[in-house]
Amino acid sequence: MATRQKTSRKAAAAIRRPRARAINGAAHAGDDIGLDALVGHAGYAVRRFQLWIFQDFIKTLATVDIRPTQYSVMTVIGANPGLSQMAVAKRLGIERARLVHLLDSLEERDLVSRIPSATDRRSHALHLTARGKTALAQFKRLAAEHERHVADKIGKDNRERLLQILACFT
Amino acid sequence: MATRQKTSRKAAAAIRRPRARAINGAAHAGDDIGLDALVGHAGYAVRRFQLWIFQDFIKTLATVDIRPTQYSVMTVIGANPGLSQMAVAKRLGIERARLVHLLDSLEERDLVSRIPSATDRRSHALHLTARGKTALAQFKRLAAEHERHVADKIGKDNRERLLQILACFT
DNA sequence: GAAAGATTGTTGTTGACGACAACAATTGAT
DNA sequence: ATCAATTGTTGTCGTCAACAACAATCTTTC
Repeated sequence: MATRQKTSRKAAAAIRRPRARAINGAAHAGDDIGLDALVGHAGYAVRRFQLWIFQDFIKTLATVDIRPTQYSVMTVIGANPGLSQMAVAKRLGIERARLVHLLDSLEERDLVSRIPSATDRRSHALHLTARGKTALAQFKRLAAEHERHVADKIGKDNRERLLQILACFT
Repeated sequence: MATRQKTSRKAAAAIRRPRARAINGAAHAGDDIGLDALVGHAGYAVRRFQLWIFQDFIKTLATVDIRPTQYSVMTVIGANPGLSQMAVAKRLGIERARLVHLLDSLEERDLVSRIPSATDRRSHALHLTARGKTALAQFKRLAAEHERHVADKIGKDNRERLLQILACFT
């Protein structure tokens, strides 16, 4: 049953129907579906949580069209002007190849500028533009609003605890 | 500075070099790069953590070639035989379109089988094969080993707290 | 019981993202 | 002067989420 064409479902149904009832288990009508070992796995919970948190971030900052990764890049550059692309990539744990496209889009929107380094002609010194600085201030306000959504979802003190537990990854 | 060709870096360096020194900030030699507002964002910490945890899961289960999503699908099917693809997708929060390819690969490996539903000829009743059941038992042992890695990384009680905080997402 | 609307599995596309490999330009070490 | 390492860039590959369309089928409604 590797590949299935347009007519495969009908054919399979006709062939295997007689056996189906004996094999099928309970109907599982509603939401009584157990997760078994999955509930004890941190990775599963974290995946679901990250999905929720990123969607809320994107929605909350939809008016300014900024995604989480773009926000992290601008924040780090704003706090450390003159960083090289390599330094930003290493600090944020993203590939330097990926940062190229991120900076391309941010530079097109006049939020970030690549300035040739004075000491190393291979590297670029990254800076926020004037427009980027005022924009980042607004992004931070919206991001703070998103963070309040997180606190509303999991509880204010739970959020604090979470940040403390995961501090070793930042 | 939207597009850059092969020669753009050299040209830009030559043109802008005189201004560079005055504009560049401190050199940021080592690892004293601040994250500014990023440290207060749960999403950033969660993203870094999920990256780490998924990589460890993949590495720990590399010998059996099972990824986190595949493991979650097999676990849910194993605990609830006869589920439809729609039910599995909804329970795990993945798109039913995505589940198609996931099940295709698992079916090719003879771990899962799609059996035509007796009551609804549109849907498939999902079951583990005999081979899939014994394989899942081994996957669970390896996943438990991965979970111990998590506990080693963030602490045993911190892991418990994390699972408790994020329980509302599972 | 026939028409209309909803559901299920499937296919396809799009875009963000991580990983990897190659390359030119440049730097630093020998 | 030469050789290895670094930096930015380009490209490809595979995973993943989101969305749209479609045929087959079920359910509702008249």
